[in-house]
Amino acid sequence: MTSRREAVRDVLVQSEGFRSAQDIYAELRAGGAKIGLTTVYRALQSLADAGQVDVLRTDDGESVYRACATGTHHHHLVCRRCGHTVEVAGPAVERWAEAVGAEHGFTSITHTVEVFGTCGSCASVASAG
Amino acid sequence: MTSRREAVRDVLVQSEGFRSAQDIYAELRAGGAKIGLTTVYRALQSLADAGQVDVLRTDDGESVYRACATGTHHHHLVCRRCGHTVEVAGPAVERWAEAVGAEHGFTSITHTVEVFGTCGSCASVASAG
DNA sequence: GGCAGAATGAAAACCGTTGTCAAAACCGCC
DNA sequence: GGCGGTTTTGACAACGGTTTTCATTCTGCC
Ligand SMILES: [Mn+2]
Ligand SMILES: [Mn+2]
Ligand SMILES: [Zn+2]
Ligand SMILES: [Zn+2]
Repeated sequence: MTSRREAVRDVLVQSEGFRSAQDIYAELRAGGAKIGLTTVYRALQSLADAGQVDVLRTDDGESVYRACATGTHHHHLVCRRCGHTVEVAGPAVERWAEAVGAEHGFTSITHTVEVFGTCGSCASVASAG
Repeated sequence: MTSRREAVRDVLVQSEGFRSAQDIYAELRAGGAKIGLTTVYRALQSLADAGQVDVLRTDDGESVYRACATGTHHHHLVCRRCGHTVEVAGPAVERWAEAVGAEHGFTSITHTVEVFGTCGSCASVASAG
């Protein structure tokens, strides 16, 4: 684990939600770190390969990364306003995916599941404003 | 509905699975149609806006489109080998998404769910070969 | 035919990401 | 401390899917 890689991971660990490579790069540079964008991308890739961060793609095609607390299979509930993210487990949805695949003769089933919404604090800010 | 837009939609209607813009463009050109890539993109965008086609993003960042039979909310079971796609409804997963959101104080819940696997015919081809 | 507005498409711009490659940092060894 | 080698780094260029631009063509209407 090199120092740059560690710096990238630290940003993610201290982040509440998903962050983009460019976002992380900007934060590191703003904090005085000497690091290149290419290195941020490489660090994220190796962290993702090692299973230490989760990746997902936003609607506009940007990859975003998060250091999740759980190493086990889980999904995300993401506030579409502030990005606040909670990790959720879902035995029900796991079973459903397997069942629906089997029902149509599919094997080696995998799935992607993400849930979006407005979190409690964003909702109260909106109603107060 | 202009003739180009109709041509684009026709390709999708006769397709089994999701297709990319460039893919559709290539097929139309191969069939002798006089159409530009820009127009294919525009047609797909307006069809998507009108809710006549579903869009999803592949892992490598390409947008792919499909003219689904159902106008109502559904998800997809996609063969990762041949692209064969079946539309699946899932009351269980709908309820789960709502519940998990509410449980954490989130409102205006939406979700994305896609299931991938190897379809029956691809599995038999693989085992025969 | 003549006209206004919409549609079209070739080419350029855009943007996140990846490849290139020379310089810098690191490491074990003497 | 000095020396070879390996690895890491980052400025820059290239890539690929998508969008924007803008001049031309088509369309419906009189
Ligand atoms: Mn799951
Ligand atoms: Mn659903
Ligand atoms: Zn929020
Ligand atoms: Zn298949």
